[in-house]
Amino acid sequence: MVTIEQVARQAGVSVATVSRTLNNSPAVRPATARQVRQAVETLGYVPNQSARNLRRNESQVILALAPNFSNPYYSRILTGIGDRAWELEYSVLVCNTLGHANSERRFLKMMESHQADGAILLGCHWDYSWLARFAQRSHIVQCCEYVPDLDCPSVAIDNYAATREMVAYLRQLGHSRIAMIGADNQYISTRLRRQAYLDVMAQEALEVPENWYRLADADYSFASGQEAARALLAAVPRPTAIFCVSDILALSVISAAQELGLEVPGDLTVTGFDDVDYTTMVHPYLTTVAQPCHEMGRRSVDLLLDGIQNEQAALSACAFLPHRLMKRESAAPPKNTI
Amino acid sequence: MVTIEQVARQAGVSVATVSRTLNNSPAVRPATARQVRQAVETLGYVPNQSARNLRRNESQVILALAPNFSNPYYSRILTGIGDRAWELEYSVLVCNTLGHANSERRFLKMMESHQADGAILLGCHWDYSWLARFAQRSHIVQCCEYVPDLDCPSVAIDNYAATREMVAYLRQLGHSRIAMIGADNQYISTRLRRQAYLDVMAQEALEVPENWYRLADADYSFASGQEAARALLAAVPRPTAIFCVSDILALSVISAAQELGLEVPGDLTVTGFDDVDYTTMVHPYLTTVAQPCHEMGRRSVDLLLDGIQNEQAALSACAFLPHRLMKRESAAPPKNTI
DNA sequence: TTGTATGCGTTATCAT
DNA sequence: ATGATAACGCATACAA
Repeated sequence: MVTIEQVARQAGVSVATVSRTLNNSPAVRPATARQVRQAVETLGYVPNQSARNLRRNESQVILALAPNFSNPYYSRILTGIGDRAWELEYSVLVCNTLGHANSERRFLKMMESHQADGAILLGCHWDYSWLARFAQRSHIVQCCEYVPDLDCPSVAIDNYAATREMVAYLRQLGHSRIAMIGADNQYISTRLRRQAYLDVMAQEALEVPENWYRLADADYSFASGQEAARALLAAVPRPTAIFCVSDILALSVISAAQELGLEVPGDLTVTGFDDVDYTTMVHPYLTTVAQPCHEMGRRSVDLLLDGIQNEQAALSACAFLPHRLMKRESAAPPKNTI
Repeated sequence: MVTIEQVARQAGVSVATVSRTLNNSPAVRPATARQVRQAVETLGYVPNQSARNLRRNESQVILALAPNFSNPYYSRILTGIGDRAWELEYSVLVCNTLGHANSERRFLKMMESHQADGAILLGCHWDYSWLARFAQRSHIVQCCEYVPDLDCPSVAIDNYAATREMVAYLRQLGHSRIAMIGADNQYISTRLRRQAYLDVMAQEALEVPENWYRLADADYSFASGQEAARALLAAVPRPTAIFCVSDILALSVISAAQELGLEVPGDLTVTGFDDVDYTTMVHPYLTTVAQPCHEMGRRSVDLLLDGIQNEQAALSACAFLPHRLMKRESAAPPKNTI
């Protein structure tokens, strides 16, 4: 292994000068710098990051905690995070938390051992009060989901507004029997979407029978969505539209409906959320809400590094990014507006 | 920040004893160890990994380079890598290479700067001769894809055998007009599948018209698959079965077929590769080859750490993991066996 | 079994 | 503009 000392000897200067050159200090004569770079080149010197990290007390690494890698929604955000980090010369430690809080805590502790300078959390449950402890001494940014009233920046779309738009759109198509499939998790997004749905229904004076709200499991799995859908489609009277909190769930509803001989959107309107790739792979193409995933990832990195680099950065800058209602094939006016 | 020295003072011992205790040295009296742990507890001491890494000349980090995060196939392997690394107390730096060799090289250089102890490469092109240079001085394991004749362990299924099985199965169903959709990339898997297909066709003395081989783009994108499928379905005579090198491509073929009013598998048999989640989300469920992705990820980690920890570990242990032919709905006997 | 002391490769302070 | 040198926090060789 070649060290800074050998480079110094080769270039005929001191280690200090080599260090300064490598860190682009303006206080080094161009001619000297050239000699140093020459020596670096010939020796094939690569600075030891561990040593630099120890000395500078930083790691140039950020954590990205995701509940899983299988949901393309997270994949796209992680891609955005990676892209931006690459540009800013940071490395991203992508961690799979499986949605377990203790797993998240173990990863977050990497900041205390100086293995990471900050963290982006993708799947915070809204009741993670323990997060406050970490947020106080470590640099954290919440993405997609967040804990309300926490002194910690966050990036997300306005889930409440987006859902209102979607339900209003269904209403506008002529639907009055609108059901909903949520998920059995503690995400703030799930809560906000549920509330927005209820508010529009109340405002429109539409009935919301108890059994028109079904829960898929925490990860929005296809199988759990099918189950929820079957229960929903057995209800009397049957809803004419089903608002789902995820695209996978919407696909599972369509699948369940087809098994019952129902056509989408002819007999049933179905809508999703997120606009992942496969919303346009199979007909009917899915009507859904598009989230700027890639941009959300990038923005999270910016917010995080702002906090790391600026002493007095905003403690809790909440960035709401714009969503988009994607009107496609799976939503249409109901056949019989009884 | 609390250091090992403060812990030593608090426990009334030397830093050496604290260090030994923390590293579970048997040479420390249990009673002393208890005192030390007590001090660690009360002070809330967390070892500084940067310092430890510098001293031990390691990082406890491994790289995982993937061409993208959006393909669920890679996601599952990455999950396996993360799981196994977690068990062995290593951190995984997941890197998105976008399939660019220079991006891969930049990430691999992190090993030279001691930011990582080894790397798992998921998307090596078979002509990456430059990889030999890295493989010589760094610890590398190739997963899924690999460069032939490279002194570097690899983990994969037997793509040649798996493809032979699939094509033989189609033959057995009664198909003789079997076409193929490959991909415009330099993966060894793509080559092996192509060769296996050709070998079976030759062996069965079946005709293989030039225009029965179409290429999707490097990432197996849905749109490129549709395009390839449309071209293929316009051929005269039309194939009765299409073997695709990826599940997404198979879905795109089904979509293109349906647009032409063709039913799958009634009018056309379609098969995929990988067995990702959505092969059973929409009917017809896909006949495909299942790969043990999760296990492949885990195995890669084991192989890598073996190389890192054992001086004389096998230089090029090639592990072939078992695949499985998943017979489902998208393949059936041809209607008219002309 | 425990303590002392040295060095890992850098960066940064203080001289010059 | 450059050099000598002291940290950074930890692990370990050697001494006791």
